[in-house]
Amino acid sequence: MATGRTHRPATRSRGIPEATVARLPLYLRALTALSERSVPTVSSEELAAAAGVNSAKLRKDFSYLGSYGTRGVGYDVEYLVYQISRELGLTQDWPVVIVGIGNLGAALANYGGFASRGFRVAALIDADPAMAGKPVAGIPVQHTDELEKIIDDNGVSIGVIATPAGAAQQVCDRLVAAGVTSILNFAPTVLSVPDGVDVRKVDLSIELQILAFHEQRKAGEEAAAAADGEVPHTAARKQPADKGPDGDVPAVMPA
Amino acid sequence: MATGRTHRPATRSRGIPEATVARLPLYLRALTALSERSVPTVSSEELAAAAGVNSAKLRKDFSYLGSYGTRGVGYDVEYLVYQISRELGLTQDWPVVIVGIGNLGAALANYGGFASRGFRVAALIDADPAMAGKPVAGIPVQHTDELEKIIDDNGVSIGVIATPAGAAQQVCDRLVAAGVTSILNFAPTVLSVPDGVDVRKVDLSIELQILAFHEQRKAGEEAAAAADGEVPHTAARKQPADKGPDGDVPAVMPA
DNA sequence: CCATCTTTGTGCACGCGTTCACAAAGACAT
DNA sequence: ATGTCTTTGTGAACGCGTGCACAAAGATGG
Repeated sequence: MATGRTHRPATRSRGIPEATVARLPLYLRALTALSERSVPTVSSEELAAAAGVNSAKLRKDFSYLGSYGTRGVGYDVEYLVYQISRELGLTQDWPVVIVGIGNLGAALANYGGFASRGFRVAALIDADPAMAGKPVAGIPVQHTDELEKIIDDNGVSIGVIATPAGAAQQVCDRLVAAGVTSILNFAPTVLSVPDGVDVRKVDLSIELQILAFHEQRKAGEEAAAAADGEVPHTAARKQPADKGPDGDVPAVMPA
Repeated sequence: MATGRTHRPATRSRGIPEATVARLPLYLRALTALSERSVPTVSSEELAAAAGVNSAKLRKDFSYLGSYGTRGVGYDVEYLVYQISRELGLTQDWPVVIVGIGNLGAALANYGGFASRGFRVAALIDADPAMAGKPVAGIPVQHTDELEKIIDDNGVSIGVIATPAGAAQQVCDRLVAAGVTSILNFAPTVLSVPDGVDVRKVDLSIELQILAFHEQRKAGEEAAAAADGEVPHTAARKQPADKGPDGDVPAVMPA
């Protein structure tokens, strides 16, 4: 529909780099903690440590927002909290719907991190008629039939999908058709959406698999180090169900 | 103490680029779906579409694993499933502990995506004595006191933290001390871990904030497009004190 | 066996993100 | 006012990831 501006041409000339945007919430969290402790100012070094990033990176990130620091002193905590909040759009109210109230959906509904920022759970939606009316996190669950009406009545533009994988695309299509333009997807599926709609994906299984890869690599290096004339460390656990990376399990060879 | 920078020495050795590793689970999922439909071979174009990536990127990713394709034909689905599984370390058994059995922890325990890959929930751990013994997802919850023993008895090297933010670092320290070397963190905190320990973070609030940023940007452009016949060059930047999306508290100016 | 057609594997160029290193800018003491 | 000291803001270099475009490789048909 709209001109191509999904994620490809992200860094527009006056735009903030995508990588920086992804870190702003991190800084905001660290700053909020400082604010609650009534710390008036903070240096890039201190704040970077609190946010778990490099100080040079932090300064460059902030430089995209403007010159909000004072040389020789640092950054005014309250002022920076406000500037980042505004930049992220958190000074306004964002009604959000959560679709799929299973274990995960319920956890999301109960998650306090939403309300503390500008997000407000406008409605919980589930396809199971037995769930309808049942309160979760103090909000009554509504049936999927009401989806379009809910989106429209509340002016919802952000939707969270926590349904099984099989239902995700269909739910996504309905959300988009009803006017939602940003989707946070927890279902393990690739969603296809029209241009102009943003999708972010959170996949628990994928994260674990990435960890497993590194874990295996660590075990391999450890084994290599041990074979290098070194006594196996006591903590060297790991069921050696198969060999190293060159495991000889044949599996199915292609013809 | 290495804060978040646990990935620096990665991609060395015979390394697969980190970006590629992050996509392998995606390919694996698409391939598994094809396998269940008994599709024998698949081209890079088809598979890329199913995984939601560019076909050139997919081919380059696979080239790091080896030459597993057949020119003019494509890739053997079963063979590729095995190769990627092996590369990710999913051919072995990964016992996992989940610490913090609140809403989210319970959702994770019930999540089927774990068991389907090589992951096995070895134990659920919670600090609340009232939870002890209570079964969640068919697994009895154990008290935090047992943490070290559980890790050791089961040879656990991957831990999932789903506790409140305040308890996360302490739990993390105990996990690491007990021998865990990979951590998936759902608590909204920056964990500091020693070198050699991998941490991946999943933060629901941050994802929403990133969406909000783009949503605000879209709204701004939309407004600018609507007022296309007016002031030429004012809409490019954020409206600082005008009728912008916020237009509220001016906040404190730094001295 | 040769010609043609399909699809892989990759060399290359480009752009984004990260990091270094330092000049500019302001605070503060004298 | 002036010098010193601290910390920001940024120019520049570098490395990684991405996408293009094409040659190499194998299948397939005559």
